[in-house]
Amino acid sequence: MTELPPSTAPAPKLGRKRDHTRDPEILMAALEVLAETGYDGMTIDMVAARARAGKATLYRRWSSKGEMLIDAVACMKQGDPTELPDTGSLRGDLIAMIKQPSIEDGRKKLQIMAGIMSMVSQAPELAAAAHAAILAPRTAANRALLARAVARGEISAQCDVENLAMVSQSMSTYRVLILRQAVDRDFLVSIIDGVILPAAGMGIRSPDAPDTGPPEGGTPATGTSDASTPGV
Amino acid sequence: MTELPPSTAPAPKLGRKRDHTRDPEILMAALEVLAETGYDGMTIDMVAARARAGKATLYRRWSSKGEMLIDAVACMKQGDPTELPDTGSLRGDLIAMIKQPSIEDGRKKLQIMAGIMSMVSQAPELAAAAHAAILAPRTAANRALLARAVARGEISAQCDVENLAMVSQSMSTYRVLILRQAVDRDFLVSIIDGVILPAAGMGIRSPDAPDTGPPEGGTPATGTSDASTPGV
DNA sequence: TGCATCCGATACTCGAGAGTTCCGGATATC
DNA sequence: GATATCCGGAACTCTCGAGTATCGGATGCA
Repeated sequence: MTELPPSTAPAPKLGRKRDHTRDPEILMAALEVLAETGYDGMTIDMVAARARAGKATLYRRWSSKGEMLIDAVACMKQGDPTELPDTGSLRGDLIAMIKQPSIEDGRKKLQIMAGIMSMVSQAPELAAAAHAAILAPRTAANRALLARAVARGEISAQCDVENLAMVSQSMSTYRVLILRQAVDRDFLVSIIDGVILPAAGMGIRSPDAPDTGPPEGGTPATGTSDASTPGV
Repeated sequence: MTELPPSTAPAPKLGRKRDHTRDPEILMAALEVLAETGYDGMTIDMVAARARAGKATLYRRWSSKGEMLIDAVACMKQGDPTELPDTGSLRGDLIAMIKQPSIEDGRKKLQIMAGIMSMVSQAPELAAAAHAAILAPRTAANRALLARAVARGEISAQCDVENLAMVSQSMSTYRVLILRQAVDRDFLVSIIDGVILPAAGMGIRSPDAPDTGPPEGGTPATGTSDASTPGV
């Protein structure tokens, strides 16, 4: 990282090489500790112990705790293909998005977000990196889905796409971070059917109205038939 | 410390009395420092300096930093009458709610919330107290407003009142804490007109309606609850 | 008037965590 | 095989902040 060879003496490159295959393991350990204890609660020793590495090994690769965390958050971004579903209907697309990165994974990401948010005032660039890696891709996907629905005439062009694209992320984040409640599939479906779709002008899904036909063969009422009731 | 008056001698009550009129000043200073630096960034010395008090004075009143903050957050609750507006229409009510505790005040409260959220894993009761004092009253007010609109038939009884009541809080919190953008009147109006009202089945405010047009917030008017303070 | 307590201010102790250094051992280059 | 660097591990220094103790001065109560 901080090697700046002065052009004449590039780098001796002697001795044992650094094993960069360990980097991801260390960063993953850092993310786990961050999610469990928060930024202020986590210590370098915790990360080193979790990664079964020496503290010196960590400091050979990153100059400080903050640098390491920025790398950790950034590396979380890849492995997130964010391929858009295309079921033909807006509701089908939104539902399909729910478990693309599995609920549990999303929960952990929000925990990480909570851990980072604490030091937002001390290191804004870290918060920005976290947002870009965790939340922004989902919002962008929702925006694309909504735009596609507008394009095919499923919803009105008057829709406030920009705000609607953030509804799901906002309310999930609020639920986890503030309310300390779990974000499960039922909750996400209730957001889609109770807020996003009605706000897009698709009406409220009432039990007696078959409306736009059953969305694919998924049998919407399966699983928790009780929780799917739109009732108050 | 270990004073155990043998039931016959409850409290001598000698000497100078503690000046409890200083408590609010100290707690206010604590909230300011918390909002500015976050929980981990704030120190007892900062609070004492801000309040022009000695550190010993603080420890005579609260046994620890956490105790003091719990009191500070709790004391923030009062002075918040939360009187519901009643303009006759749901939109009028929601708009009237916007500047009840002035935008600037709301921003500071969200800063405080952000500061507290960091130590949510270490002291969940503090986070709960903060939620109860800051966000819950607003959500409850929105819920009441929506229920009233349902009662008078303005919106459908099928509405997902529970989720809709949290839309504004969720998206404002997300905007401040994650997006690091200001929550101004225009944003709140766009949430009301672009998400909440359409989701309640009141339709999207289309440009042919005489009410909308330019996206500037100065338009709605309707007499009583008009913005007397254009700034902020 | 005298005492006990409060006040603000300062100096102190103590623990925790960031970052550094050293160790014995492993490994790749020369 | 010599050497320079890596590794995990542990001990170390250094800083910072929570909490305590003490001081001179102010104040209420007997």
